[in-house]
Amino acid sequence: MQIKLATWNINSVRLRIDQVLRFLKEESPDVLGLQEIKCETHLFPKEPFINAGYKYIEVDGMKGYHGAATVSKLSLKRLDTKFCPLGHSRHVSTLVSNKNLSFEFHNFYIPAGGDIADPKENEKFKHKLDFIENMRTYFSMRYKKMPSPQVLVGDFNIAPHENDVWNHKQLLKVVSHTPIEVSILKDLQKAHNFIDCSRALYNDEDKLFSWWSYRGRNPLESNRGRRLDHIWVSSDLKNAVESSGKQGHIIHTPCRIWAPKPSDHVPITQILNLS
DNA sequence: ATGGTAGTCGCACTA
Repeated sequence: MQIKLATWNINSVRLRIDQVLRFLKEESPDVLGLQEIKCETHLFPKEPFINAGYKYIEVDGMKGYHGAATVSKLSLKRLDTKFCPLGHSRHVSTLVSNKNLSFEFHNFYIPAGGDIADPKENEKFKHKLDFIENMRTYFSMRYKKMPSPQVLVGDFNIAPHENDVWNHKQLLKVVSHTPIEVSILKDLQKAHNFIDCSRALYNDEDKLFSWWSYRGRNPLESNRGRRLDHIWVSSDLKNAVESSGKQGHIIHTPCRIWAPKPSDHVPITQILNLS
């Protein structure tokens, strides 16, 4: 059997509900992690998702900023997690299951980290590093107790690889691609042998972007993008990812210009081939 | 080197 996962930083779920519904109709993922929903939990527009077949909904929202939500065709059970040192709404952890399978789906919106890549000078950058450190601690604990398959998705706000940015040299000092945050993200990845699906399925030489700034007129033509959005899986899902092949992993680039007011991020989908 | 845009709690903040 196949499971289709998706992640998308939507930058206001209420403003772009029609775009989300269109994406769900066209791609039919089983589980979708949304970030930057920008609404309080009780204001999340549940009805349109339920009507589209996504009746399992878990939301972590706050006023104005941030926020994450996971919507699913398969049953979701909320897991009690805490990653954000400041208590922001930035993650939803769930156990996804049906009669044949179960896996954990962790949906993250890692802090962007401000402009200065120094935790002593910039508390937002410190917050970003601390958030990732909390992720590492959590998965250390979790792995000892419960070796169920894990999926980590979301806007990680880090482009770890040289070809995850349009110009490696020029972005080395730009938060999202600085050595210190890349190294901390890689520590988390290595500590648990998480597989970064985009890089597992594409060549290192391929430029891969999931985000293009709003500050610029023709984002896809100038193509100054970064790969800030990720789908990671635990090593027990390695074969499920690799056997689905390159066509099983899609970065939906056209969504950056498919509608008058798009998100600055595009969705990513990943098929798990569990047969 | 700077500034550019977008969204919300809209004249300030986050990204």
